[in-house]
Amino acid sequence: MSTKHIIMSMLEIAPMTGYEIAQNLSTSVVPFWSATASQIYNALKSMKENNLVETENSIRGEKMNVEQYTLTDTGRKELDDWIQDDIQYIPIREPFLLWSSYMEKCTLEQALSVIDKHIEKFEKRARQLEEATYKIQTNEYKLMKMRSESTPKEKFKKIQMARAFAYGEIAAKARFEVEQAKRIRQFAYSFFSENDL
Amino acid sequence: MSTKHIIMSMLEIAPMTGYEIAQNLSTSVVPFWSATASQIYNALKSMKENNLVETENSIRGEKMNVEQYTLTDTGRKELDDWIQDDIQYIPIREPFLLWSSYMEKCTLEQALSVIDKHIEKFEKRARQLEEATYKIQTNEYKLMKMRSESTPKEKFKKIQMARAFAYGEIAAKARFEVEQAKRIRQFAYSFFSENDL
DNA sequence: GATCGCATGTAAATGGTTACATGATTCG
DNA sequence: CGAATCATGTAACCATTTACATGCGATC
Repeated sequence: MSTKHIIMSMLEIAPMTGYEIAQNLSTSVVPFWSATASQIYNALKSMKENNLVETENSIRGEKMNVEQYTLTDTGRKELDDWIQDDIQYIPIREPFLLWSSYMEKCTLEQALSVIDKHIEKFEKRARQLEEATYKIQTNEYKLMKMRSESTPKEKFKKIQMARAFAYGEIAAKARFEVEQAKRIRQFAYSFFSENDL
Repeated sequence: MSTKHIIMSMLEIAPMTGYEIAQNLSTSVVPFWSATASQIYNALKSMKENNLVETENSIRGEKMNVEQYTLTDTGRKELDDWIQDDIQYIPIREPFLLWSSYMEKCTLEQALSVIDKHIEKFEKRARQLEEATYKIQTNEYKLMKMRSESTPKEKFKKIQMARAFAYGEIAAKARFEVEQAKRIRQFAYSFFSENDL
């Protein structure tokens, strides 16, 4: 399970609250793994029990309680070990291609509606990721800027290289998804025009 | 959740036992959704409670009990409705690219080991899918042959077209994964040679 | 003072994995 | 007769989703 590890990788950058982790995972583009807020709070709870993170309570404003989470040495080690382990692949789940393989069950209009929503979704994702890749390279990206403050210059450069490359590749994957959906769109036209109309 | 729907789509072809469904999902290439045997038996149980499938008990050999599952009309309708619904996307999970973005945490040797395993895995998948695509077109593919026996000729041709196209596209996706991993392999070399050696 | 965003959680239900358990049939 | 494969399931656990619940802080 990588939800814990992606949380650890956030806390490696800087101590954060659960809310900030959730924000960085949803609104900023951290595009390799998603998690909901309640999932994060639950994970943090169990990580605290396993001594992977520590909390520090502080007050924001008058009386608003804020829990700040810090990665422990155990947590840091766990994170390093995880990178050196074999990758745990997840079960194959291709909802869009699964749908497309049953195209004979719907009409052209229904098909185009589904396909166009798909294109829009991944077009947007691709654009965001391409922008994020650029921002990492030019050091405008929020999380990378935070990291640059807590990391020696030489090491930071390496991290920046690795991240920028990975973001470029995940952007390429989103692009592929868009191109694929466009091919499927073309196919739908020929599929429904043959002897149906 | 699509696990139930992929089971229904199997039963649409022909009545089957839980074991046969599991086999068709794992050994034959049904590459859009995966499920374990126990997941399938559990799903079938709840589908029976919801009247989506019916069972018929029979004896194989001397005393071996076999449960054969058949899709009910309710189940058939549920399957058709599902295709016409919006796609339920699953959470983003990119374990390989996630790993690659933390490349600075390992050595070149470790990186190559992970990358080469990835390439092998998806190379194999791509080859299988390319072969399956061909077999669907030439009507050598087991599940399609079964279907051709229970479906009117015109309708079968349409189904064959849709499946062959979708299989071709999922093969293309596996190919993309291989090409991407090769780029990451290249990157790893340059990443670790720069001022490290 | 109302609304929106910050902040933290719990509870119930569902979905999925891993391990266990059992027994029959087929084929070499 | 032993091994592989056919066949069906349960139990415990873990992961995830959805819905609920609460209250502070900033700003208009």
